[in-house]
Amino acid sequence: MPPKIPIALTEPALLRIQDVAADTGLTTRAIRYYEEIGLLEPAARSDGAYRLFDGSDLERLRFIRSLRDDAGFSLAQIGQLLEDEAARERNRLRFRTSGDQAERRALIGDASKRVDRQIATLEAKRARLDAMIEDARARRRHLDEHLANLDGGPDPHPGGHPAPERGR
Amino acid sequence: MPPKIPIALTEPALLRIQDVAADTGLTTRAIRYYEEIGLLEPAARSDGAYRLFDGSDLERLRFIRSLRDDAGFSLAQIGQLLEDEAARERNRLRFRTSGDQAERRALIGDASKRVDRQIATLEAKRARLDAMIEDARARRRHLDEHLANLDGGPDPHPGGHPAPERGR
DNA sequence: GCTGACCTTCACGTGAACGTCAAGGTTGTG
DNA sequence: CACAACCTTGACGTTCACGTGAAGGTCAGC
Repeated sequence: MPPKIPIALTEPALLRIQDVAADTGLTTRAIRYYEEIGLLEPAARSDGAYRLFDGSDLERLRFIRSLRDDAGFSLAQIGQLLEDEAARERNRLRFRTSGDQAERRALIGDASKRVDRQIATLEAKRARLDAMIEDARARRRHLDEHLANLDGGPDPHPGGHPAPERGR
Repeated sequence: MPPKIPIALTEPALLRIQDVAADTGLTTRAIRYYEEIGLLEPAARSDGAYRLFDGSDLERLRFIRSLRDDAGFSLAQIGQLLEDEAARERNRLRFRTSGDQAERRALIGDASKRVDRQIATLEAKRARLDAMIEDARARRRHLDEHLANLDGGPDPHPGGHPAPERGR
């Protein structure tokens, strides 16, 4: 293998808003709106004030979309989950410029805590979903019991609930 | 045990909208709105046109609230999930009046299919949520690796999170 | 340096999901 | 039957999450 060019020199390949929209499945308007309400800050602006997005912006936008579409969070809730845009940005900067190992560890620890909170939030939602699924399964079992009842006892008296319903 | 009064004679105890609101955690306005957009039909009306709700209405409203708050569905999606209010009502009626076992079985079968579809929808959402959780866990692992890297390197300076935390 | 495709910032419009009066009818209790 | 507390149907207001122009600046290719 020939020696790689140092990472610091590979241009980050910044994207303009339309490409980002295509990549993330969001509309340009939505992306601008998310910036408006503080969900993200584009990595840079061109001389002509064009928004320029980098890889981490794409990640973040995809995450936002997931939270919105898959998890069904409101943008306000998503804002809570990502809450710390400013702090994150500050930290990334400090991380890059800091040679202090302890500080680097602390910054990563902060990031970990944020991710842990996100995981906890997501798992709470999953738990509620699971409870709903269990409820639905219970309804399903109830219907099956009714069916079994029909098959089992020929009830000459059709009125309301024919099932005595023993605890299984 | 003294013989119970037949269930058919126990008055269903219909509730007015405010009590329903208190019981379900919804507002009266929301409940009326749900009726407006066809998510439910109150069991009855009083002589003076007061809405009167029975137990199954409560169940349904609680289910709607769960779908909205816990699962994060839009009312339109919820409408799809419950879609068949009219059919359901028709079926319940036919069920009560039908002595035909085969027909009763068919009606219950329909209900089962609906519940199965609900379960499938919920599980799909759960799967997407799980994927997101896994993503978050991956991010978390990534951060831990960074930490481990720092620890591995020459570092006489403890700080932040000292625990590598093996998966238990 | 011109053109067309892309971008910018306002700014108003829209559908969903209700909130909030207003004007009047209903119900239960004294 | 009087009266407060509840209910009804409009109908307009509000917040969220964008959509949709309008008016103008920017960028890449010729």
